[in-house]
Amino acid sequence: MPVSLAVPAPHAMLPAGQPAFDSPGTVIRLAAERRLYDEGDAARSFYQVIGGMVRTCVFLSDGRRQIDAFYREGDVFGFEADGEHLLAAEAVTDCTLLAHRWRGLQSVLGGDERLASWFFGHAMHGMARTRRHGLLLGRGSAAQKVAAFLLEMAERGGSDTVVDLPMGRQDIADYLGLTIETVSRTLSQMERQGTIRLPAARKVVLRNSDALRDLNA
Amino acid sequence: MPVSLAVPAPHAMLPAGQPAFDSPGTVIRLAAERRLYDEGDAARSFYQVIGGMVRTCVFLSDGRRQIDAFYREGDVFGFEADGEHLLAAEAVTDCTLLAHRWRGLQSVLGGDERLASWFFGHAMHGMARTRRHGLLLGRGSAAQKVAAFLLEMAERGGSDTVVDLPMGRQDIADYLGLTIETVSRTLSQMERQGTIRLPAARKVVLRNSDALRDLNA
DNA sequence: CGAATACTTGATGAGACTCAAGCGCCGTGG
DNA sequence: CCACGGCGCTTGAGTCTCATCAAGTATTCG
Repeated sequence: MPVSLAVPAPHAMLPAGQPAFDSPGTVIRLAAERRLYDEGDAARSFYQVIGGMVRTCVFLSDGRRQIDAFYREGDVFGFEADGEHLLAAEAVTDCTLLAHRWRGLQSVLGGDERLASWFFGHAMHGMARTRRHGLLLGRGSAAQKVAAFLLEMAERGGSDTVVDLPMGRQDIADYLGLTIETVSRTLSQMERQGTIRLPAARKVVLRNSDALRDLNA
Repeated sequence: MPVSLAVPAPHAMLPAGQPAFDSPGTVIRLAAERRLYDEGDAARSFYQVIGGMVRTCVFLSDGRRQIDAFYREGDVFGFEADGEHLLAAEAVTDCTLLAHRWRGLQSVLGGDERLASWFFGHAMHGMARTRRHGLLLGRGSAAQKVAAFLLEMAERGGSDTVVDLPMGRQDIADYLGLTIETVSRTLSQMERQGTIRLPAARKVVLRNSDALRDLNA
């Protein structure tokens, strides 16, 4: 089953397009691997991705990292109900963001109904996405996880067959709950089986996407 | 890390108490193991648990089942943004529910602001809960999963040390992404180590809850 | 060109799943 | 009251997958 990797773009939530915020927002540039905010930080703003890729993640006591989601152009992330970010946000690549001040739930719900609907839709879809991701994490084999990941990246990318991976193997591993070695081995095995081609480490060509889909039944 | 097993009770979301719905709701009785609604059903209502326990789950193509959450007295479940239930809901035990008609997002957002806030809060907290659960599913060992499960059941139950499990081993396994054998073995091992006692299959006494907490660091 | 970084590949072992018995509790019926 | 089944739970043995440890290769960048 498909795993949605990111909250849908704003226009997916409201046919009429993105609602007008009271301010146009602040443009932020963030270099690759830099942190935008940390787990537990006050949620003063939320963000739209203009370019590049962002990941949200939690850090475990044993030093490992679990990536919750990848966000790319058009995606929105970082608004919280209770004024505190529950996940850290970091730049996967150099990226450009648009920051909007977040005044809390009350201001949104008391104001424009379309704005409220936009936020609510994001919250609900984010929940569905997180649930799918959790399901994949708990139940899938390594091959199933990698296949689902590739299909989702393909779906969100420009081409149906050529997938560009902006993130490294460690990011993929932390997203799927695997090790980099297992990710690498699984990709190599898929190439050996002719399911994919790997012209470069971060470029994948899907030769038989049905085979990938069949893995998750 | 603790795993929240259910959306908080309504009064946890709004200090002023549960908002008044336009209708008092319909009482529903459901026998153990009966299904309330299926995945994909139209989301005509949402529900409050009056007594007993409900589980929400998805069914995988290979016949396995993943339980998303257990809901008990006071919990609310079953409202969706897009008019369709994304998870099936089933009775774990005989239970009594209160059904409220769900007219979709617009009706909520256009009306009482407190009601909208109540729903939004539920959505956000549900997302946080699901995220924690997914994290546990992806990264924990069997012992970590079982320990987190027991601690959460204890926290939501009446006593700090005596935990009643309304659900069977299969339910626990499907919730934690394990097999019943592994759940059983893990519980037995914890008893051998003196961490817990098992006076009956569905009753657990926590003898050293700190040891359980330490497992998840 | 060299060094650092990222990725791949191999060997080994631990942990969980699978298959298969073996309890134990509880309700039913004799 | 006890014998009998049925069902849920536990336990055991073997297997498989993935994590770990350890090199080895490729790519990027100064």
